[in-house]
Amino acid sequence: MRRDVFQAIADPTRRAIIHMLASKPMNLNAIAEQFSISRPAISKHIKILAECDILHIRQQGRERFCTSKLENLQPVKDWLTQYEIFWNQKLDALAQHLEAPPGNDNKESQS
Amino acid sequence: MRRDVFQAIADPTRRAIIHMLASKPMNLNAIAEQFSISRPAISKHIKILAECDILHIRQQGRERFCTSKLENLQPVKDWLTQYEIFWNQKLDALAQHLEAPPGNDNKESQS
DNA sequence: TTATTATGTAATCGAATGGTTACAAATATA
DNA sequence: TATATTTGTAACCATTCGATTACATAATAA
Repeated sequence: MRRDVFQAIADPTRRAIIHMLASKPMNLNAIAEQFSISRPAISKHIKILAECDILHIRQQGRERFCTSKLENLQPVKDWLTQYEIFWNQKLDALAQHLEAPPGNDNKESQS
Repeated sequence: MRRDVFQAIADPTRRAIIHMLASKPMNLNAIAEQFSISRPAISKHIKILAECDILHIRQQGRERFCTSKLENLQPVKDWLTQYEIFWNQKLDALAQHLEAPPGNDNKESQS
């Protein structure tokens, strides 16, 4: 099962969860209340985000407080940054930097 | 069918295609040759990227030349930017900016 | 005209995704 | 202790995803 930050943020519900946790930690039920889908569904999304280390879970009694670790969105930022210069029209300067063998922009396989 | 930039870049093959096209336009067969998967599979990926306007297809005779439109990765950059301040430790200044109703960080529905 | 080339698309398939309900377990409260 | 609360997880389901093979079509080349 592929599990990476790009896949994690692909789902709009997960992005909404990230958004909620950006400002304050919340426990799972508090998060789930904000959505129309079921608590187990939210639980799964939380699990995926935790596996990608985008959020941290602190167990406190029977509650689990989720805190976002937004700095782990860095791979996405890095990925974008390498192309940013292109959409700023400065095409030629970095062209040879991207002449590297294709498919090497990440560590995953191609299929 | 959900079709947005976040979903488009979630697939590693599509990211590799984006990478290849960043430096130079290529036609579909030339792209497909760089991968071990079949041409129709690449064709579908290209279609998805085109639907998200991440690449532009120029028909020239029987060939279709693909050019990346990296500037349309902007929604991802924007999404990241709103959180960037958080992973730079400046948490409180922007906290109230994110007190907006959750799930409003994008135009998609939550399920 | 007859290949050959470049590409799209339909049909199909297995696996992954995103959701559900039902239940179990651990902690807190009455 | 009995009950309520918070959560995880198993079983299941429909849909989507990413891939395949087979075929069709349009443009170029021989």
